[in-house]
Amino acid sequence: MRQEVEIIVHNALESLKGPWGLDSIPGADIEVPRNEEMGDVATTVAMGLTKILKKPPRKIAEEIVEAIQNLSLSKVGGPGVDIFESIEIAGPGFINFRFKNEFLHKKLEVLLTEEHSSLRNDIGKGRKVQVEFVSANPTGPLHVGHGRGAAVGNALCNILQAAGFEVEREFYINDAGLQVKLLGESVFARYLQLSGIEAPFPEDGYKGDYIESIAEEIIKRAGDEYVNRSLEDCGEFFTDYAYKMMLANIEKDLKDFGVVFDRWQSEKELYEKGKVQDSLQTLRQKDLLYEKDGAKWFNSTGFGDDKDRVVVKQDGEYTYFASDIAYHKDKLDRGFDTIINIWGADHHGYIPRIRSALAAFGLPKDKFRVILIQMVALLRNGEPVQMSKRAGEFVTLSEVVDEVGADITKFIFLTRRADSQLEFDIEVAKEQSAENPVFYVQYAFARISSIFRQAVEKGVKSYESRVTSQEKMSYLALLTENEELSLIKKLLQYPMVFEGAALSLEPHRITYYLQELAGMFHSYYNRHRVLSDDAGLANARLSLCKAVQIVLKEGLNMLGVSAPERM
RNA sequence: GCGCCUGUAGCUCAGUGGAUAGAGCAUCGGCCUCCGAAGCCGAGGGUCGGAGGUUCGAAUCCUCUCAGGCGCGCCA
Repeated sequence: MRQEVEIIVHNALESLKGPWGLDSIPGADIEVPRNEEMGDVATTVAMGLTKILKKPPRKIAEEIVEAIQNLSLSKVGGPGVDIFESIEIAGPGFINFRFKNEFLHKKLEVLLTEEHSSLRNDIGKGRKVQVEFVSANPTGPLHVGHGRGAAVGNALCNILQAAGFEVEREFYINDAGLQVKLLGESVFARYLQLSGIEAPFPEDGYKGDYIESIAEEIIKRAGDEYVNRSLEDCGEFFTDYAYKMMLANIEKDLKDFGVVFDRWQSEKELYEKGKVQDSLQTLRQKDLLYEKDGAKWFNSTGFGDDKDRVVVKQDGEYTYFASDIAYHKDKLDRGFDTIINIWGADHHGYIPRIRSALAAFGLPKDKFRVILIQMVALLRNGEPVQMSKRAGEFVTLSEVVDEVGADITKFIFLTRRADSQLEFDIEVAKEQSAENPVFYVQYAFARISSIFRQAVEKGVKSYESRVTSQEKMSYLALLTENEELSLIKKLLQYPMVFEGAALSLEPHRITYYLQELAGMFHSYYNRHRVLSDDAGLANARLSLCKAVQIVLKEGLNMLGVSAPERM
């Protein structure tokens, strides 16, 4: 829908380039007017040209409209003005286009024939994008905050894939640092305690019940084999055993949530393969590493960071940042064109140094993008659910998924912009009512499924029967009610919404669109009978319903939410 | 002290420099002898935190300011 207008406006501007004495013409942004009465699509290009041409915007708009009309006479190819019912100039200088019904029907027919492929595009052109998300420390179960990151990352990957990118979903495992060591120590202490030995629990150790479960598991497998051993002696075993168990648990929780990763990158492996050393060596060769106060520093200020950052401490140990440099260099070495990191908002201070590292290895600035996920405030009946990580008390993702359901949880996470705080009320989410936007959308889909079941029972001639495009057009032409035309236009807007979501990395745009589309469908359904006594009309309306279903399903797929035929 | 994010209807939130700022919930009033009422129709509700500025035009961009959240380690 937009494409046709874009081409026409572009051609018109091209023809005006000479008369206007311009070397180049601006890209014409095509938007959907706020009110439907204004038109189906509009462009503000005339207003944007006022400064350059030093003419009033409405005058420029007139010239553009005139050029569009002349364009059709000269037949330059491509879509012609005959797709428009009207072209009007309005307000300060908007050019509003209104399509002929015939054009809308034709586009609907294309949607019905090509289905999902007509809704996608190829802005990615096969370029490789790497999306790293969740990357929770394997020291405990995932909590709801991780779930939000998982939902957003997953949806984003789905969208980018549909937009023609080659996407890799990766989980980075922090299995090399002090945290996993502390996890091992915590489990060791519990192991000893469960074996009847008085053992001190490490300060700041992990206190959740799951620590005990892991200890029990070890007792089950190894009995008292480690009771008389020291921490130095078997700490590594406990660390390894514990974090691998946690990792398996995390992977299962994610899978239950409907999120599957392509790759799990171990931090430890980066050290073992010498990649940390290598990456620092590369920086040294670029003269971006120096020694000061007995430590080694990376010159990140050279790339816009506030201050330089230590990569090797005085005691010779690497900092966390050192392995992160190696990790991000590895991403580049694997040939990704764009690197997307989804982080908790509390990590925002980390962005400049990673950006610096990537820039040092030659990645253009705009090829590194970070999505910050804000905290989730968990409520129950309006009351905040107290969570204390110190005491090991927090609501896990799996608990919420078990209680509320994966579809609802994901959808709610995707009804907000990633970087705005979100309230998640478990009781409200559980209610199968209008409070719950996911039902509203799914209900529209299920309702249409139900209509199709009715249609089969009543023996209405199937819309799917093999008919030529011509025949299809002849009954689609019966869709002339206002609600029907509005619905078709809304369907045709999907690709614009989708593209916006892909370019801005904002899955929530699709969530909002789906709610609007579902709303228009419900409204239509209440006003007009789909299974009309008039067979042709019934067929046309079934086709419209089918198209709504295709778009609903496409959108829900992007969000990773199911589209049930019954509910 | 410095940096980042947020501030829009009673509540939760959309809103990529454009037209009269929207949705859901909540409140009030209607709609099932007919395809799923998890639905529909209607009503009320706004100093877009505040003040300047940029321009044809600002919720959106800039500066200042107020409020809330987060981050500022040779921690991870």
